[in-house]
Amino acid sequence: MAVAASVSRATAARALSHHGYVGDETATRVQEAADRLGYRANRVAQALRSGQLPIAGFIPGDIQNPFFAGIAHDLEVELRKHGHNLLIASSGDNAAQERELLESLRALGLCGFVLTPASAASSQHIAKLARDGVPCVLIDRVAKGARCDSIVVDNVGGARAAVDYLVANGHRRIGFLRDDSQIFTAQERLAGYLRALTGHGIVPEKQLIARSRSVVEHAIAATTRLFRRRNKPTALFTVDSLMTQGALLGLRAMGLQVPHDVSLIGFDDFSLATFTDPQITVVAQPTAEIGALAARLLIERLAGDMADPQHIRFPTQLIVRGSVSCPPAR
Amino acid sequence: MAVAASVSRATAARALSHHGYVGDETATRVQEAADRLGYRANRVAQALRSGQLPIAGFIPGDIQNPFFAGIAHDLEVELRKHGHNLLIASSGDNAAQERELLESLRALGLCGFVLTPASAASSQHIAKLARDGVPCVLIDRVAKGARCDSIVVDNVGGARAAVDYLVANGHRRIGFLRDDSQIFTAQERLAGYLRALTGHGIVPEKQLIARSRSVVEHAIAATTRLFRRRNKPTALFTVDSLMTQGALLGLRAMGLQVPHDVSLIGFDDFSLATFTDPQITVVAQPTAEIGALAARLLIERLAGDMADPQHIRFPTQLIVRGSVSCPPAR
DNA sequence: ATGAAAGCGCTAACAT
DNA sequence: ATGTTAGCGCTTTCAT
Repeated sequence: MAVAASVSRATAARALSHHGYVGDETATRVQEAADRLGYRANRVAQALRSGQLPIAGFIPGDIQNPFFAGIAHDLEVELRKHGHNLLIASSGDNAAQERELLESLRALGLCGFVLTPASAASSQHIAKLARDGVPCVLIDRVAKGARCDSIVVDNVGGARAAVDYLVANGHRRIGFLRDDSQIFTAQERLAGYLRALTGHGIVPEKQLIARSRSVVEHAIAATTRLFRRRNKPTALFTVDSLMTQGALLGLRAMGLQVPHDVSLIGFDDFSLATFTDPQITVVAQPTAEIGALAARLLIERLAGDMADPQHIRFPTQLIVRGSVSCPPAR
Repeated sequence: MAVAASVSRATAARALSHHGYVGDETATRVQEAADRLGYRANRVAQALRSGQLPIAGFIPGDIQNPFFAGIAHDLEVELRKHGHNLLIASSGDNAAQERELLESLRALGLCGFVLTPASAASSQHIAKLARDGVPCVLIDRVAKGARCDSIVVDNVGGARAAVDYLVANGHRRIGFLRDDSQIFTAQERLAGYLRALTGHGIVPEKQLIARSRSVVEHAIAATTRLFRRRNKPTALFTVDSLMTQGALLGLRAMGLQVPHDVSLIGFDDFSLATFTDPQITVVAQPTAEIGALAARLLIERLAGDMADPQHIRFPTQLIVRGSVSCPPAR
């Protein structure tokens, strides 16, 4: 390539990267030669020199969850504008796998990460990442002790709003369907649920809280368990859209009608919610903003921004549809 | 690292990669030193030497489409077993963007690709990829002239089965909602639709075929246009799940009931289909097999398999639920 | 304004 | 069985 333009490799590199002094005429000559030959700098070689591949890593719990798929898309679009690509590796909400993934991807020289920590507690690996100066933004969940940017939503407030609304409709036995993991959001949402109940003078009951993996099939089983008991809840609050789906299916299988027999509110809006009859009342998150903002934060860090980590918390919004009514008379 | 084990860098490399002769004792010494120091080989440097990053590229139309998100997940799992990672870049079903993406990712040294060609016709870039010996498997759609493996489903047969079923239920004015692009699947599904109609002695009408981008909002508009005409169809066949969603929403907005006013069948099963009332009859694809198989084919190619390209076509299956009934009396 | 040379971290060929 | 050396393709001093 350099020889085609009859200049040294050094000059060619300067011309193409617009760095340092290059004569105008030389610059155009190099440019033309490059175009003619369809030359593209080997990014791996560049990465070896610079220590950084132009690839960011996204480590969500599960790319099949539409919430994460949407964010992945937005990240990708935004990063691409700045010449970066996106590598996606799902952790399955498993902290050990997350750590392993992170380690192997660091050896790959990725320039930064966007991740959804699988566990609020065991997050030394993330703290270390940040300590080593690898740009890293946490979304949806935070990790204790990691000095990095984070973007979350008001989980406590969202859960409270849901429970308040159920109580206002006369419910006092409100079930809570949460996922089984150490996930930060589930903990916060549980806190909001408990606080709201207490605020209304209702004593939380352990038997009304069901756990399952965040997988539709498991959520169905958990729902069934919850509603098989004699003193069943009159309403149910689910912590994410996969669990909401499971609950819907579980209730249907038991012949329980929403909202006639059971009222339902889910955390996280999802397309399915408006296709059911009745439509599902949900606590919505600003999904469209999270991915783009995360990308922007990451890009600023990549550009060398060393300011203190930013911790952003978006509000949530209760979207009232038709899945809540007054509890059935006894 | 090498010095910590007091061996040469070469020996260390041999010990860790289990290549060439290394004394047993030396091997363990190196291994220990590596563990102790938390040493991980720089994969970028390895890539520079070998010319290949251990990363495969997945270029779907849109990662937000659950069909592709599911495949992405399966690809990832399968590739990880063999030490490879997955980079995802959506083409937006735009052939130009796909070409650009492919070019920039090749410069990145990705070891292979799984892609869903945006256009059946303009696929020189894919043909070139294959010619240059880059392993590449096409899924969901094929690309003319590209010598690479492909995995598709029986689109013609699936569309026929849907139309046959509608005709068997007494429909003769059957609308077709397709996407606007050059996508191979839409063309095949259209062919199946037309052939089935002709087979039943029904003359296809151009006015019954609506086009829109494969985006819910656009599909709503297209549906509305189709059903505003005086002589509206009594049934509708949609070409993918996003269009099916759009159709559902469009019909609902017009106050048309499924299946009372309009019967509906969609291509591609999706979770929403069982949550609507009535549930939607669909042509299902073996989604769980496609990703895993694609990964396996890619891995074989990476291992040096030079055999002729394999072209695999999976059958589809009509899943009858409740969205089809006899056409309303005139 | 341009060229020469060194080196990023690794491994395969060759030498011992 | 192990060490030495060269070179993957690039960029960036440093010299001219």
